[in-house]
Amino acid sequence: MTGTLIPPPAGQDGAVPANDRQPAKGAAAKDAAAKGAAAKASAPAEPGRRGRPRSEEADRAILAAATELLTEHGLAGMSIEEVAARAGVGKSTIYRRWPNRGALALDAFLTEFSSQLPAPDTGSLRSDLRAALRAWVRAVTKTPAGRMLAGLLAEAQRDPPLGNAWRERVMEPLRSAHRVIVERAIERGEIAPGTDPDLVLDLLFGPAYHRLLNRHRPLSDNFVRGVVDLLMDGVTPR
Amino acid sequence: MTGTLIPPPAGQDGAVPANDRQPAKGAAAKDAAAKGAAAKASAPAEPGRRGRPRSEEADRAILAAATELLTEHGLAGMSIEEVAARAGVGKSTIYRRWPNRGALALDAFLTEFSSQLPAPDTGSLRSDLRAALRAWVRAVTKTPAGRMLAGLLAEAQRDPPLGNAWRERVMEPLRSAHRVIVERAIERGEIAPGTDPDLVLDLLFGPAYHRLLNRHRPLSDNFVRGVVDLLMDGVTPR
Amino acid sequence: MTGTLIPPPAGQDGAVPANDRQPAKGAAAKDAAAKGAAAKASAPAEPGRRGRPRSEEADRAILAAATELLTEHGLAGMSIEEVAARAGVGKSTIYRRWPNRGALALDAFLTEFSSQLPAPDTGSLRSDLRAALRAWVRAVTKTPAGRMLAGLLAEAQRDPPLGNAWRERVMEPLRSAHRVIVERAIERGEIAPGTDPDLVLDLLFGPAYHRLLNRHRPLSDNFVRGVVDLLMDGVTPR
Amino acid sequence: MTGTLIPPPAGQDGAVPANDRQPAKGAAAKDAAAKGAAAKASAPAEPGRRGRPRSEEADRAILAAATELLTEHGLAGMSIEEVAARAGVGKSTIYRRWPNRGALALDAFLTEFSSQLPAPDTGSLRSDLRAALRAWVRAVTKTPAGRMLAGLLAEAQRDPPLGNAWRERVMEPLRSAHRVIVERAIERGEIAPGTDPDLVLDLLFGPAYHRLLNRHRPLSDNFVRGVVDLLMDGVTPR
DNA sequence: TCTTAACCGAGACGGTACGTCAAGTCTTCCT
DNA sequence: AGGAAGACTTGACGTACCGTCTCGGTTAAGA
Repeated sequence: MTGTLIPPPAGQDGAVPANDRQPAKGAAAKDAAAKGAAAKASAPAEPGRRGRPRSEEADRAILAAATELLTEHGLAGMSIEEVAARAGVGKSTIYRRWPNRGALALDAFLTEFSSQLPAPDTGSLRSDLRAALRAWVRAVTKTPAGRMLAGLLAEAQRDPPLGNAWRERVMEPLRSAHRVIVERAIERGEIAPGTDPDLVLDLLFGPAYHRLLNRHRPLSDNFVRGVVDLLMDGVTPR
Repeated sequence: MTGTLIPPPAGQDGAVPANDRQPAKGAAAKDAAAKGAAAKASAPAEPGRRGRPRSEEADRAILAAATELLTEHGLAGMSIEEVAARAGVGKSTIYRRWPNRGALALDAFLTEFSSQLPAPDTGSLRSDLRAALRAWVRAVTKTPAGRMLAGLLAEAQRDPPLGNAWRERVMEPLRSAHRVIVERAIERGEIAPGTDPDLVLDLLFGPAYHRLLNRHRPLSDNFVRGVVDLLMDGVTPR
Repeated sequence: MTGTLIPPPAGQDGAVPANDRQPAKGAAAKDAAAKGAAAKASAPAEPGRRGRPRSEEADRAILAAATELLTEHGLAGMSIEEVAARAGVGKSTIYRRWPNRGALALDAFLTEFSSQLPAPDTGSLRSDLRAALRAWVRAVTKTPAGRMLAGLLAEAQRDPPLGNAWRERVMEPLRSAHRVIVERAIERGEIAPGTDPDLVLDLLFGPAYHRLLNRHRPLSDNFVRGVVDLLMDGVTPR
Repeated sequence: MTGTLIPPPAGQDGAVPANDRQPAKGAAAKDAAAKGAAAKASAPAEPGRRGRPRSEEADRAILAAATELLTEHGLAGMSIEEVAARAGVGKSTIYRRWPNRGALALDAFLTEFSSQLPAPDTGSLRSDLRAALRAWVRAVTKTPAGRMLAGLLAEAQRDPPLGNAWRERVMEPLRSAHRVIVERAIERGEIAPGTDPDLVLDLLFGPAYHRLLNRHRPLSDNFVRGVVDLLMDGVTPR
């Protein structure tokens, strides 16, 4: 299956533009800011909305330009100024939709990354883990998502609201989807009932993030197999 | 134990100021830049050193100010301008020593982080791993090193020369020091001879970096124990 | 009389801000730079002007601050940084309007100096010359214009585009206005038809600039009379 | 004849290095500074001078480099740093001899300009004036002295001590030398006894400086003749 | 012959200002 | 009322020189 990774920010358009209809101002908005598309009118018609509707064309152009720049030069090279120029859009059109660089980058990333990550159900823990990790590795090595992820995780270190958004909109959904793999294994009696699924997931994905960010070793297929086997059996010979 | 983590950038002066004696100019220098004190006269006396010597006082003041700012506001808040002001030093005095923010931050981090990480030798793999991971967790949670590490790893994503320096001056020395733990266990026959030490280290530290950067779960003592036990025995009940 | 000394940089707005609407970039712009407001849309309405218009308030504040500093500390003391601070304006707001210090100083000078210099028409060459020189002397000794002029002429020596701008926007208009004095005298038959008006002007103003810059003697009323009489009658007794 | 224009700063070495033996310090020295070589021991042996004597080779190299740079890029481009580099000399070697850029430039100029200007004595005022002006024009148009003079006069506007030095060491000697031309003419009864020599000199050289600095017209031979004739006879036909 | 004082080159020092860039906000006219 | 444009303030960047200050090393004169 293909559980859409991210809880779509509300209604119709799959996670993407954080169309926050945000008259947010000043410092107060700052923290709520990077949250992105948390709330959105669920009604498709959106009744009492006056004035010129937002251009979906602009949405697309902005996200495309952002993804492009993010991939080419990393998040550092994705200046709002350049995004606006490439998208043929005014800067305020961007700021009307996203509160800051980070939020835009996050949405661009999600657009690319979402729904690439199945939560497989093969019947055995070992192959479920292998499939999950392999899918992640493929996504970050074969698509622009890898560079974007690294840059975004970096930015999240310095931008607390973005950090929150990252956890809520990327990490948590992703972990929830994966957690069921472990829970199913417990239900099946494959592993001990007391096993902490979070810990298992950390040992599964932690090494992968580690190699992605530090580049000390490649994210090869061998790596995937090695991690899963070690995690299943431990280093101690049995 | 106590192996100074970082190969001191040349001979005598303990890892710290990347006193590269760098008349580096132009594009060629750009990449070699963040390398830090890779090369240095091997002669211990450094005979023909002309001109006024660099002030060690300034070295200290700069690194102290950098560490302070790095801890307070993260790497983003560590502007060279502010470092200079706090250290009571001209900007050029900083740029004479380090080619850019990242390189300075890296040295400030190493000053703080070095020699905090012993490579323990208790006789058993399990307790060696536990000690190593616990030391790391302690360093990043109880000292400024944690925030510095996160910020630096972030910056390394966008600044390739800094990335190289990070790998060469932080990751590699650290991993080398830890690799011997696994190798000793193999020698002792505690674990299978074919075991890949790098993979073991990734499963040991990967989860820790993962939690440090994503903050999805705390870096508790329980975590340390859990990781090591899982790594030793695997999830599959035996 | 009263002919506004300087050809107003385009049409409506009296010589002052070199609102070059300059998206000038790169080396090519370098020379055209200090020209000031040479070209400007000739249409009075300037129909398709998009984006936020430049703040006239900022124009005024910048020129006022520049004039102030120029007068207080000479051109050397007029740093862009300080002008920006005094005018309560960002540096880029200045650089958007003027390409460099010199150009700004030139405009500040013109704002002060313009329309202070009538081209008198009294009916006799001697008294016309006397009036013209006296007006100049008064302007440079009684107003800030003197210090500004000296500093600007100095800067023009080292900054070729500024030199060009100086000639085009200050010297030529001024000389043209004064040349008619001599031409009228020729028409009246007061002096020989072959007389070179430029030479006459050089003998009239040259000594004045000389004293302004070298300060070897004062720019007194006696001086004015002396120069004019000598120029009219020569040293040889008749 | 060839009256050495400048009162040689003391003894043996023709105006050149301002060997001020200056342990000058602090603000008090500031004004006396640019004065250059005012005092110097007249005794050739200089008895009680201990320590290594100053290198005359350095003197020469510095002045040569300064002249070169002054000519090439104007005074703005003559940075002490570059002079030191070209002369193969330490910066302090320069600062030991001259208190600042201006003073060095002044000496470099004098080295070039001195003794180029005869104070002719042909027996007639008209031809004396013509010879004097022609010599000046030749010096500033055919040798580097012109660019140096302009740059120096410029710098003197912003650097008061340099301004003083300029007047004392360049203008006054030059004017004194020329004043005798006028005084001789008065003695000869060629012109009226009440004639102010300074005014005459201003009308002679003022136009020349004017054209040198403003470049509005060339400093041609015609110009020389025109100025002298106008000065002799006036504009009014007789 | 040995001090000792002043020089020498090199180059680091604390500063100031430069001109550039991008951030996020504000203001205009147009659709 | 949204959109494109382009102004605005702010703040840091990395560079270039300033004039001063050490360094280790000459180079004489005086003891």
